[in-house]
Amino acid sequence: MASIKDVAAQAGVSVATVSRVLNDHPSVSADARTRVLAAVERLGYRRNAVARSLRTDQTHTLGLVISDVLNPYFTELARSVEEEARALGYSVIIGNADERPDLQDHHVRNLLDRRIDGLLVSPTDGGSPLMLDAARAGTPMVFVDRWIPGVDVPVVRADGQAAVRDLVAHLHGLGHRRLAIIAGPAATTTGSERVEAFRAALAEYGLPLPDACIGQGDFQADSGRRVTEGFLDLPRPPEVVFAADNLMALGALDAIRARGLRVPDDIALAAFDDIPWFVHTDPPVTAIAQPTGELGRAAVRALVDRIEGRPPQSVTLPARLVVRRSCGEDSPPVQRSTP
Amino acid sequence: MASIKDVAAQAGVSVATVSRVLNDHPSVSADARTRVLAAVERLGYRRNAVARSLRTDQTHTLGLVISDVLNPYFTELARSVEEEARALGYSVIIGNADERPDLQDHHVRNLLDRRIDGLLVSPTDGGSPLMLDAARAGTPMVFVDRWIPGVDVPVVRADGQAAVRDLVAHLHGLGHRRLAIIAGPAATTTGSERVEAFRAALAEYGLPLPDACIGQGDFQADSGRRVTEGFLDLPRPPEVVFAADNLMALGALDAIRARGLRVPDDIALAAFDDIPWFVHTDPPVTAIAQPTGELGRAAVRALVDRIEGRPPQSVTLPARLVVRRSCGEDSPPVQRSTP
DNA sequence: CCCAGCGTTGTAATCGATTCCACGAGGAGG
DNA sequence: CCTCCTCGTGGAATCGATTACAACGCTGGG
Repeated sequence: MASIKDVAAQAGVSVATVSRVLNDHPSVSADARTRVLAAVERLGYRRNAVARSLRTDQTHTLGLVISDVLNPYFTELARSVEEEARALGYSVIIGNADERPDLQDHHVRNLLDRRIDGLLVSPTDGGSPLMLDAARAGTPMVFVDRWIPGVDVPVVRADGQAAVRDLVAHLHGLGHRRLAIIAGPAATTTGSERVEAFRAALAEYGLPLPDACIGQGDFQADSGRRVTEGFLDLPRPPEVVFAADNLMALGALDAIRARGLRVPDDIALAAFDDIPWFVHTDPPVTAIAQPTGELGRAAVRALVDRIEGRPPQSVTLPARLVVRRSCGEDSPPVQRSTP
Repeated sequence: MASIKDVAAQAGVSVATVSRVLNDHPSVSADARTRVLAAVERLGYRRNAVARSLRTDQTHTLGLVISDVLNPYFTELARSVEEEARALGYSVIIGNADERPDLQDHHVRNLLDRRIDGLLVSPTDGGSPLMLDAARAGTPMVFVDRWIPGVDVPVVRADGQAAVRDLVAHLHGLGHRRLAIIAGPAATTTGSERVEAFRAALAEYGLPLPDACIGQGDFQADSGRRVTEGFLDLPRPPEVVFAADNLMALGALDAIRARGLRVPDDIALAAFDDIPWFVHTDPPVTAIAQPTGELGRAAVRALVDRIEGRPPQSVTLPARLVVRRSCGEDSPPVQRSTP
């Protein structure tokens, strides 16, 4: 592949001049510029980003480490991140941690070795020494969706409290009293926050959240299935299962169907994270929707601000409840006088 | 960040020796090795992949340009690609073309500039000059899922012919005679192949495929919706709609539901590409499943073979039909004597 | 005792860019 | 006409690694 030297030779100028043309530095004569451009064209020259990065110490690349690409929520996040980054002149390298701390570490290490300009992370756990060191050492970093308390890094996330309260109000209005939750890993903020928001909302209605009604999941479909089976085996199974993410809701749906039970007649279901497929499941699933695209874009903007020397800002956007049919018919409350 | 020079100074040796330790070259004394390793540890030194790539002319990175990350099929493909690549010591940079040739070109250009070792592409169109030039210039390349005829590049893909024949047999057995297809872009191989396979299978049963029953989609949900509306507006709407990918099936489902029609009673639906959600849609969708994971892994192996100087092999794996309820009840044919 | 050969090490060239510095030409001003 | 400045340009250092080559000390065989 042609290098800058070849171009210089072709154009009859020095490499310095070629470089200046390429970076449109003002002090180049029109004549030289034309000759260089012609040579570039003729040779099909393309700038070697590797060499350029070595010299300038910037890669114009962002790293994005997400917990699970197969989760449509994160896929959409990744997509919006790439879109905004591209608009700002950056590329994105995605690392999929698959909810495994060791894989997350592998990707962080790899991205750091590649000298990415900044890191966007949705941490799978409390943070490995590697990641904390990087943050402390000044690697531009922004947490998105999930974060690690006590680390001085901007956070871009959705606040689900109000939406969870709306959900509980909806469920209470439908007459449900025994509610259960499939929680995410306690090591993640989204894992614990959603349980807390749920507990708080229940308390407002004087409803308890006994330990038996808190199932420990790991944000993967299988765990949703397993936990739901546990709920159904209870002497008095809950009337509602609230899954802390969409994959666990999928697992719950599997488990419920496997028992031959029906949603919402036998048991109601709701999920955190709305996705297009929820419109077409049987029945359509009531969910809490995050402003995913806006989250991704805001995260990139914060990170790029940090990289380019502007003060980055944490952002919190509200999530909102989307009512469908999986928790009971949406008929006016008056109608359902007799349960 | 500490460089190899800092390590050399710390350890009291030359940079050459440090480099030799790092690449475990045999001729280094045990003593020197220990001192270097200690210095590496103490300084928290990490090899600069950028500098290393410049010198060695390899990045140990694969580029993957896919047509649409939001399509669960491609998400899964991307995941398996990354997994296999990691196992083989490579990282992957994903470029999402969003079914747009210009974006596809942007990513190919970007990846080439980064001097990736090889390119995995699922082309959105017939191939831009840029991509064809790269292939001709000897950039290691492998097509996955979709391919471009006439280019000398290995292809890893699924063959859906048999599965489509099985599908048509299934539909015919259920009594359906007027079948329609939502096709993908004719510029893509998967777009045209699936229509041809469908047409050929119909011919075996003496069924026609009139132009009115071929809707032109673009593999996106919206087009599925639009085309389906067109079908439903026909004087005699088809009895079955076969969507050439899962997103268009989602769109079709939307359109059907919007008309207040029911699947499969009013109209049957089938899709190419199976995804976990199809189990839980209303009704569960009959689909043709590709061995996605195996496809991704085989593609990476072929590409790495090519990169490392071994002869790469094209691979074709069979797809298979997964019958669910969206085309009609699976009851024994005898039962449905009266339509 | 000398020298060939081995193992270990350092010096320096190199990869492909960017950029500081110096230099020459040419125009403006005194 | 001389000086000073600006503009355009090239030479060369530099980024952080890898690696060819040369040199060193030591051992053992002749």
